[in-house]
Amino acid sequence: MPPDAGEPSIIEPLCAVFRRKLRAEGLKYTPERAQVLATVLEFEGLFDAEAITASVRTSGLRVSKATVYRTVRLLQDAGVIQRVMLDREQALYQVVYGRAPSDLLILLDTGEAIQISVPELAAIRDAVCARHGVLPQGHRFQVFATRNA
Amino acid sequence: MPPDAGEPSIIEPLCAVFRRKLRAEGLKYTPERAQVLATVLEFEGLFDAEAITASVRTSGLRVSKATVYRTVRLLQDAGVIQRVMLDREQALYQVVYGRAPSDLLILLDTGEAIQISVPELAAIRDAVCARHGVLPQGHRFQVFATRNA
DNA sequence: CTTGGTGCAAACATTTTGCAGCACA
DNA sequence: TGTGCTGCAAAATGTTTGCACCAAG
Repeated sequence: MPPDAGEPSIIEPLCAVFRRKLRAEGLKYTPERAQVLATVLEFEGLFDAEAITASVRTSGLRVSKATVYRTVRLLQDAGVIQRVMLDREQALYQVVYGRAPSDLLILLDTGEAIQISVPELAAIRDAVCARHGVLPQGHRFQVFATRNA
Repeated sequence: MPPDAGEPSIIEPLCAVFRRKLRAEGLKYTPERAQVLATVLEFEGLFDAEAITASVRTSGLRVSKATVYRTVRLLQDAGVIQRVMLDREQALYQVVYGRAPSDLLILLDTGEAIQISVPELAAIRDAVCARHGVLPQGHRFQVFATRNA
């Protein structure tokens, strides 16, 4: 979650990150890609490809789903968003700006997914890797719960 | 594959669990279902629908993938196996007999997934749920790592 | 015997890819 | 001005479903 109430300003640094990545790969920064990035940054939690497409189109620009999927992959490569597979077979994504915790509390009755922060997990993850002699690259923690029973 | 030190006997209690579940729902215990169950119990880690189909067919019985998918759903409902979505879009499953820890160490370079046990997570999960006023139903912890860099 | 089960193939949903023209660097 | 980008539609996956026949209870 970005700090201040001036939400639009998150866009700038990430835009820079994305453009740098594109340039490094000899790729282009097109209006479609810019709009997908801007759109994606407005989502609070998890979102899927269709949500991106719909939201981008709301802003006047017409993008094809092909372009959305292609851009989503670029955004993943650039480290801007992360893919999260829940139990549906549809891919969901979340922005991983800065060092956002990718831990989730998933409410089984509503399907709602709340982003949570569990700092201890980093240490646990590192300990697990040390024990197995491998290098930690990341982790994912999902808690499943219900409101009622 | 089960070590011969008495492992094959896991089948019996689980078979009982499954049959009970089926009977409770007015469903039938067919050879196909029995063989899918038996096959699934021989996998050590994660497996997908295709692996089940192939393995069942090796044992002489010819099952369609439709039946495999239908049985897999039943096994999930019965609490015998659990679906695990990793980053591929194919569903993977694992047996959750007894109280197997569903925590995983995933090696990014090989794609290998090692089952690990992190007992502290249960407490962390419960604390998270308590803080959000919801009832814990389960959790999932995935550590991503590499062997090299 | 009755009800549910099976295989097959077609249907589905999501994501990927080939192609012809368009636009950014 | 050239390479990469776009939209479209077709292909590729992985999973589900409709149907006619078969078998468990």
